[in-house]
Amino acid sequence: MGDDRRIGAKRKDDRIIIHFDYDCFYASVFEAENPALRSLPLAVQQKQIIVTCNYEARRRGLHKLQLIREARKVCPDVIIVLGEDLTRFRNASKALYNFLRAPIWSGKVERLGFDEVFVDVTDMVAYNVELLNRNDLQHSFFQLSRDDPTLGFSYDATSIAGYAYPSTIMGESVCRLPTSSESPSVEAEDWLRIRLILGSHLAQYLRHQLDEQLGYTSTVGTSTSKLLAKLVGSVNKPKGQTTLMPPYRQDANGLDSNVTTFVDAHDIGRIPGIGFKIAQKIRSHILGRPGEFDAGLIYGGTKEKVSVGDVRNFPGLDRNRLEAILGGPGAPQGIGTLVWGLINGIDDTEVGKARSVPRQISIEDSYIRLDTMDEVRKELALLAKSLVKRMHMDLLTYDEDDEGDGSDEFRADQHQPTQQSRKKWMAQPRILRLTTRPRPPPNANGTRSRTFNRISRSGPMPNFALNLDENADSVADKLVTEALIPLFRKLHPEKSGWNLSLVNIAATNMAETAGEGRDGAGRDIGRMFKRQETVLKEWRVEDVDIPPSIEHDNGIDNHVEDQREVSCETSEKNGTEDAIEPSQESYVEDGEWDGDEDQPSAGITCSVCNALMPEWAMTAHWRFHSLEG
DNA sequence: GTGTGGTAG
DNA sequence: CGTTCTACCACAC
Repeated sequence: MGDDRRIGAKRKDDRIIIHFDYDCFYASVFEAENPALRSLPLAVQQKQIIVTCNYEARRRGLHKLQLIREARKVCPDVIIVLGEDLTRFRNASKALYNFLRAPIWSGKVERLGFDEVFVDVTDMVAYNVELLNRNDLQHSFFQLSRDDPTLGFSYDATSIAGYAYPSTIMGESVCRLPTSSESPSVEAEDWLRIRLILGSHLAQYLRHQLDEQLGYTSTVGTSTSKLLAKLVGSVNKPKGQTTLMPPYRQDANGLDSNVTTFVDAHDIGRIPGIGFKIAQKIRSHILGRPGEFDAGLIYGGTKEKVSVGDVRNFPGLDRNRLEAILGGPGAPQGIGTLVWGLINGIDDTEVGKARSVPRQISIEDSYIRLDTMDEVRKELALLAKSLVKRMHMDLLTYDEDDEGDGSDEFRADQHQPTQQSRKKWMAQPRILRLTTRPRPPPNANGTRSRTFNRISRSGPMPNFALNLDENADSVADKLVTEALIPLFRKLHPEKSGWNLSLVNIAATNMAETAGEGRDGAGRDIGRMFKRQETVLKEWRVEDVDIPPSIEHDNGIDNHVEDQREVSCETSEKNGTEDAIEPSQESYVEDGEWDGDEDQPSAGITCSVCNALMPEWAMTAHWRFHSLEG
């Protein structure tokens, strides 16, 4: 109470949010295409650097954003694949997103970049809390559909799925529903605990579906906001899931909440929403050093660590002080309140509903040297061709005759312009923008050159760019001569003397055409789920006597990033990595489950036919029911 | 409506 | 830190 006053805002903990982060996504896309790569050190290259690599590669000392030369030296037998064309990643990301979206009632499923997804499952959890039998919580059934009570999975509502933060003490789990005999605040925390437990089981179900059906492992967090779900998810990486457990509020005796304890431990710059600039401003205020740069590479000497706790407890610091520190020209208003909220674990931002068309499409390339008009013309032509292609891929819809089968929506490669399908714009970009990043000019004296910045010019998107009867390549060429070159001259009036390190062209200001551009609000969840079922049939495990690939959430052997030596534990065989087919009968050879979860107890009983079976068989089993019934 | 800057992965 | 290739938002003009 007094605490709330100091914070200046209250946290609402009435939602359940799950955050998914696909493990080393780019590498996983290549692995899904070619499963033989799973057991080999694999790195994805863009230009001179490794943008990501799989965990086998990390085990051998590679890491993200490493120079290619360095990577080859550290690990000579690394397999390096080129990942500059993002098409396959974009398609895989969309397919995973659609797969995740199908069973989510609220439609609140938001992609962040290619490899992260937030889902709001508040309503699904609330519905299933009502279904709980308080006399037999251990044998609960989570309904994924309001209409079909057989669609769902069995779970134990007395314990969390995966990891908890803080780590659970054995036997401490709640084995009952709260009663009204408790104080209101205790009761509220107990209900929150139950809802988080259900959330964790739904998270686990979805995570296992992604792995078993599509061959992608992920790292997952469950809490009451996007901020907390995302932060807590990263506690157990990879292939782990973590739930931030109550108490979420400071108790009557002033004991800190788990939220505060958890968030306090993070470096200030690690909080989503607090980027480099804001973090630096806060750091210099806390450290008492006005706005100067960090000491930098003087080794041993960086005491520059400023944690969220340091900031939250700094004398005299509150949201108003923060507003004064962070505000100013260009800064969003209310930034102080916003950041102060984040520091206190408060994030009320909604999980956005799906957007059917992007706000903008941009293509860029970087260059070591680009200083002649001829080269610029050539590069603009390449970029323009890509842009036109992307506009067609992302903004066109194809009205085909066989509208009944919507299963294509779940395929990685959307519709191809087959035969005489009728093409139509879902949205039309109104603005064309050209952006360049000039290389810091060759400064005469010792003064250091200005920081690299992007500059841009924009103009109306020519009508011919949207003409579908014209050949795409010739459209692109016309775009160069009639629109991009003029924009370029506006940006760089001088005939020479410039040297560009980057060129970007973008189609923006999308005008959605009537009837299209649904945000998913018109979706029929039941129908979408049925569709997913249709697609799933292709991956269906034929023989339920063979376990599908089992997830390993062994927190001990997964933290390989910083290890120099490989322990026996680390190198042990892993069912997922051994998989020959990404989504079929891979299984642990000795039949032993080594994860902390998925322990098959004696078995579970089907709520429909009372058949007894191990838990891993249930997915296939209820699907069997849903297809028969 | 146009251009910049900051955020994110 | 920055290396890459994006996407979105908010502000100032």
